[in-house]
Amino acid sequence: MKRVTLKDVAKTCGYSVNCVSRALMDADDIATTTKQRIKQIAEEMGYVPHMSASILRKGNSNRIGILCDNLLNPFYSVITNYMQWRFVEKGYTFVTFYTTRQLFGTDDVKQIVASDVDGLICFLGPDADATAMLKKFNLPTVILGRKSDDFDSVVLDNFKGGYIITQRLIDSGRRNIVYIGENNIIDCSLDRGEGYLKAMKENNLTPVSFCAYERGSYENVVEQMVKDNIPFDAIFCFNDFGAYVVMDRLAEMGIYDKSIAGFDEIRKELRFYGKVDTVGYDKQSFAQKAVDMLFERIRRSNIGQPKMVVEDVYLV
Amino acid sequence: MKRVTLKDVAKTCGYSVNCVSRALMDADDIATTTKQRIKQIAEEMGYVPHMSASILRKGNSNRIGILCDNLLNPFYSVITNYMQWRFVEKGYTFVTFYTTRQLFGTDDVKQIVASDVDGLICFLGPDADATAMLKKFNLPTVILGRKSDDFDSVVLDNFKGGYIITQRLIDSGRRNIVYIGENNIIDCSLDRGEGYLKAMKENNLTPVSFCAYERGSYENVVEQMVKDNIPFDAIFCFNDFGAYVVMDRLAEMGIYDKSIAGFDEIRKELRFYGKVDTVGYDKQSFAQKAVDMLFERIRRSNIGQPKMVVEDVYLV
DNA sequence: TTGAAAGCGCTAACAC
DNA sequence: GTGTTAGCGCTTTCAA
Repeated sequence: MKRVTLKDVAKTCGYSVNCVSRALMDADDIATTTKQRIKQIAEEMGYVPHMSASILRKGNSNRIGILCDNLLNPFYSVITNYMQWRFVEKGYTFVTFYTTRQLFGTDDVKQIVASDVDGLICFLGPDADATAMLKKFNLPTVILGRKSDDFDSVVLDNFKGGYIITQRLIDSGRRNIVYIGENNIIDCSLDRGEGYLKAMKENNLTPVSFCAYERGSYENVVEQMVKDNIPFDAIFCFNDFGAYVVMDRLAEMGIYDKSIAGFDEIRKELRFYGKVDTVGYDKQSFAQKAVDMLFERIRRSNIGQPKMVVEDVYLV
Repeated sequence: MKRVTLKDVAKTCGYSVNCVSRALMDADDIATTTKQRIKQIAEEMGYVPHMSASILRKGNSNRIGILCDNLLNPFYSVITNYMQWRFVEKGYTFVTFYTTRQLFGTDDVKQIVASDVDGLICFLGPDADATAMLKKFNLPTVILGRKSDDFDSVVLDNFKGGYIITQRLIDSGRRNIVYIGENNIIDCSLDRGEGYLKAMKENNLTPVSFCAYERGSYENVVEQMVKDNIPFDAIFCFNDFGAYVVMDRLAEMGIYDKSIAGFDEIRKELRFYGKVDTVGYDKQSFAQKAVDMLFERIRRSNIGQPKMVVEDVYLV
């Protein structure tokens, strides 16, 4: 892995290292002809800049970290993909980090900070220590999809989403509607459950909720429900992935007469077989808001309190 | 974004920068008590190493690049996820790069090289210029899932896969079987088609093939087939994603009596609704072989010709 | 067992 | 317009 450096280019074209550097950066105080010559020679020699050296010297990397808790969740790929467009526009790159926790910790923060990112977008929230550490480093951070008191965040109107999808199930004649949440920690799962609860109560129906994380998986919940003879004619799941799993497991058991609902309208980006009722939102806008908030923080890092913006949701 | 450096730590604990560096690296020529003290102080001060500085000095990054052509394809996430375990074991991290081309080019290579990766794993092949450039840089490279004359590669037995899945469809009584390939460039799509062809010919059946890329999408192909009254009772698609799209589109048109087959057994890692006949393989082993080949190249970069290893496939 | 000094490749400040 | 110099934070000699 041998690489050409500015020094090498400088030597062969007879200019100083500095001059070559400035020429390749298109500085205005270098003669146009010189620039052209230097650029051509650099190209011919196969010069590629050492980012690490540049980062070290400049003190910033034009690189954003994205932290998620599951590389396999296509939801993250979808949102990341929307964010990516915006990053490219602004001349940034991104690196994906991955943690196995429910809330990320100081070791995650250390790894991210060590990588010299200029900012961080998180699909999950920090624990107390990580929060303190991030604040100490003053690393521009945006939490995506989770409420936060400590950092900027972009969230969905989860309560509304839970409410309207439940209302739809009720309107279509369902009465025994079960909510399967993701876990009992993250606010988005709880809020969707609250919306569900409100709709059920307003219609004098008895709410029944389960938690996929507690029971191990959506499959387990469904199996247990059937085993325990819990009456249900519809299931509202935390998200579409849960909904598809539930629908699939029910099909395996020969049960086809239930309404299944989810959240995220994931079929808009990833086409699967089968349809579920779902709650949608403008993912492009959702992603863009997060990126723009982050860039605002990067631009002026010492400004004000954390902001929270809400992306609207609608029935699909 | 203010950070603590070795110098800062050195100052507060009274040792030299060098000594602190070595202590934090657990060098054996530093007194155990000194190490403990230094480590504790570094921790208290919130020291996090600057990777860029370390990379610049050491000349290597313990970082692998992964290049794909579509952030949304969950297949890449699945394989990346398997590779990730191995990377962690070996003390490496990875960065994902993304190109919009069918074959990656020199600009992709430049971006990757600039990022100081120690090696590269590609889900797609290089064009001629990129091949030359990679060779010039002598960057350890493994191509995953595509044949290569120029670099190490790990491929599936695509011919066999196409053959056995077609044979299964025939055995189950299907006669008018259509193959929908991804495109006419990549060898894996062509090889699966060859396997399909062989099975059809052996059974004196008439092969009919389409290309999703040419027609824009799998959906388009299906629509066209129906519109043109092309007789078919089964469709073998390049992969499971194609198969699910086809099944879904057919369902939308009220057609449920066709056999749909794919490739990759993607339901093993990502559970969707609905089942398709498919060709499986040990993805863990597939991913691991690629990573291990890459590490072998990194360890001894000047050894021999490119190797190609084949991962076996089986019916699911 | 520890410290001093050099230098990785780059860019910013300043001199010419 | 171009060159000189310094230094980002780290690790690797080499010396003490």
